[in-house]
Amino acid sequence: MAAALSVEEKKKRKRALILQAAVKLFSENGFAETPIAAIAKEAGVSFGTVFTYFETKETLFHSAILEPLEEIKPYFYEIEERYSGNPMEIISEMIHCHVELFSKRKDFLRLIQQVLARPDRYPDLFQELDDFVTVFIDRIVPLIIQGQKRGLFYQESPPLIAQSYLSLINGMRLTFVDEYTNLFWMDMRIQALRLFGPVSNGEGTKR
Amino acid sequence: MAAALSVEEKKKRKRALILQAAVKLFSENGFAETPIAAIAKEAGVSFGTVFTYFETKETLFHSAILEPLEEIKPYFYEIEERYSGNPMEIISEMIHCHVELFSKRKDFLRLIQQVLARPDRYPDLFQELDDFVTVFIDRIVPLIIQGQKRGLFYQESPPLIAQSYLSLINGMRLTFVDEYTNLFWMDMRIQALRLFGPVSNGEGTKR
Amino acid sequence: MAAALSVEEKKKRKRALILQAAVKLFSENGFAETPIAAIAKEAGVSFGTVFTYFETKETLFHSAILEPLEEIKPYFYEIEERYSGNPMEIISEMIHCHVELFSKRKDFLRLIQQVLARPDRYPDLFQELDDFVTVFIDRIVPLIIQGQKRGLFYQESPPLIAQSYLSLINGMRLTFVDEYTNLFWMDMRIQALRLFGPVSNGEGTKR
Amino acid sequence: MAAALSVEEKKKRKRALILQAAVKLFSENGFAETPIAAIAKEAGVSFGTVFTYFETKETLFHSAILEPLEEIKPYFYEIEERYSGNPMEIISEMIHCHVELFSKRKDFLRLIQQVLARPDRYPDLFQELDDFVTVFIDRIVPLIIQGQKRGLFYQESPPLIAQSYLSLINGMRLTFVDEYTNLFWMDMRIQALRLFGPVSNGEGTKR
DNA sequence: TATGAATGAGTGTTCATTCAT
DNA sequence: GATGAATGAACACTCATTCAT
Repeated sequence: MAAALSVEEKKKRKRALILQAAVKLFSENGFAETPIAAIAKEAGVSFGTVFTYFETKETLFHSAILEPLEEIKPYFYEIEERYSGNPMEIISEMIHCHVELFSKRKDFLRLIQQVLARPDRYPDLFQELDDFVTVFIDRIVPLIIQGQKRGLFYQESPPLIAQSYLSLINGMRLTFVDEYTNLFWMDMRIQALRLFGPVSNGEGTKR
Repeated sequence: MAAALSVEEKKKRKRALILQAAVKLFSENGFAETPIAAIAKEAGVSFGTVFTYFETKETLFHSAILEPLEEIKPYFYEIEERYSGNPMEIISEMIHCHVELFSKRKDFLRLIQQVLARPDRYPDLFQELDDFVTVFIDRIVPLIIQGQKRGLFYQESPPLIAQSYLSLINGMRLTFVDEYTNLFWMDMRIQALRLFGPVSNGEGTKR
Repeated sequence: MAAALSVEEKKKRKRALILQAAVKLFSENGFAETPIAAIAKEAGVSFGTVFTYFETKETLFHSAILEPLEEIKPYFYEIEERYSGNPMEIISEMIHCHVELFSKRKDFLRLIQQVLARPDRYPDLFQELDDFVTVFIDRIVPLIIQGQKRGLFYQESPPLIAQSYLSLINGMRLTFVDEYTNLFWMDMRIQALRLFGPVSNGEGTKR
Repeated sequence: MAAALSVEEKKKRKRALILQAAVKLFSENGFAETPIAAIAKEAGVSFGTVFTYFETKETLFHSAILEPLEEIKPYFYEIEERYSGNPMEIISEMIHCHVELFSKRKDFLRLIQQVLARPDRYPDLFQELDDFVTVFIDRIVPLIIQGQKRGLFYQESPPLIAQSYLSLINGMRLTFVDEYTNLFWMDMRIQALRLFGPVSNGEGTKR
């Protein structure tokens, strides 16, 4: 009874295949060292087809960054909607979620790092990521202030706390490439939590 | 009294010029998007001369990574020799020194990140950096244990603490590209310190 | 009363639209630098439709040359049928007609020139144009001879006179691209006439 | 005793070889349909070498037009310096010289025609050619006026006469591609002369 | 018949490496 | 040792043609 895929759906699927291949290969080999031909091969489409869906290699790179970025935004933007409990618990849940996200999206993280490492090369993309950081900070600062008022968090500048957190999770993917045992990531979460406030024993791991 | 430079010294100087240009341009443009011709121009030497000093582009990249790495190794390896006080004070001084180092060697840091982001592309270099991390951890773990015994540091796995620290300083350069006011970096140091143990008010900033 | 167009007529109309677009774009951009897609767009039909009416790009180019050529043939072939008076008057009328034709069919002329400029590239089309020239000469030579007998034309080889005339009108379109005021073309006609025989004052402009 | 060619001379020679090949192939095949590889082959140099001497294909095309144009300029600009006699004789000599030039530079002429046929595609080159025409007219107009005063030339607008002449010689190369017997060109010269003024029998052929 | 997605051959350009001077 | 011309492999992008719908 499975209805035949509509033409429109087939096209979407093909586009997604190419984008997926692009994310994989760009992240592994970098923008400049990834030939379009390799992406086509990985996606199982012909060379020319890539250009049917993406005007230029640059466009494809942009899409490979921005579309997954959209997907992860909710996990950074909708903090109080998504996570529950007192501020410390909310942050703890958030970290849990982010670490899981990042441990699973190795390839996408690497793409991000390529852009961050060369702002002049990718000004538009860099701007997008910068905006992403700005919005995240805007959203999390009230929560940090709330936690500070309750004596749960350090009396540090809230944006600084937020940025140190971003630095840590960003740097994690760089430093530990393949050795992510569950245990490792779980413990890392405690360290992340410590950038916000004092952690009583075992607190970071309760979920 | 300034004697004319010996031939040997002239050669060293030329080599250094090229290497310096390579660090600058590789870090700005990446390996693949930096033509040897651009490096020659930046260094003020002729195109062919680059190949007199470095067999291939790859070799030049290796040297651009490894030679500065040697220079910064002491600041990571000779912890107890360099820094003084109780474990917390030692770590605090070390962080101070590292942050200063990293805030000054923007270009070199970016090179490192390029290698870390693509272990399969640069296996030898990645290995070197991995060894660097391993040695740093080996050197700092006893100090952390000591601090834990004295109740200054968290009872967390010492290598984990070390790695979280590395992640943070690595990620810092990625996240905040140009906005490093002194204040910012100073405050960041407190956050770094919080990965090791509880920080009494103002502790991270006393030097 | 206007009956709906028959299917047959619709097809003809579509074919004509494509051909018209082809003449325009081929003449502006040359054969090689005109994509079929551009022709489709200009004609307001879909890309694939072009291939429904013309087997290949080459075929379309042939048609874009040959079909308008058929249209102008009468003005070159049916000299004595079309124009009246003594030989000088006939030639004068003919020139008038040709110049008007050429000043209006800028695009078609350019197509012709593309073929003439590259006989080896377009052997078939070149042959057609060469035949056209041959027939024109065959048709006009008797008239020239007649004019020579009457002392109206120079005692030059009649084919040479004919060819010099063709050269002049062909070259005109090349040399003066946009500046064809009526006056200019009118005066040019006198110069054309002078290739045939002496022109009394104002003779070329009397119609 | 033939001294070895200096490096500088060798380079000039190689550049000339490439340019010559470019003129030949561009004129035969058009800009778009001439691959650089073909030019390299024709010139007997490697593919990459072409780019050592000419930055882009477009540049090479420009040079292929403009450098020969410089060579022929004197024959159009230095009219009274180069040719002697009364105005009619000067023009006659000039025509002789131009026809000879054009009959020998078939390839270059075709290049010119490519540019004239597509002013929008080659605006810079077209401008150059337009300037060339303008200067030629400026130079020849006084001579025409002089001839008119002496009753040798028609009382036609001098620039018009000049332009009709240019049209004729331009069109000649288009119309008669390969059939230039000496006789043909010689007779054509008389026809050209007739655009200026009445020609007494055999006048055009006396040199 | 009309459409436009799929294909892959073709080509301008870049650039690391070699090597003659 | 220093130079920069010569080389050709590699790659992004275009586009005529095919063909499934």
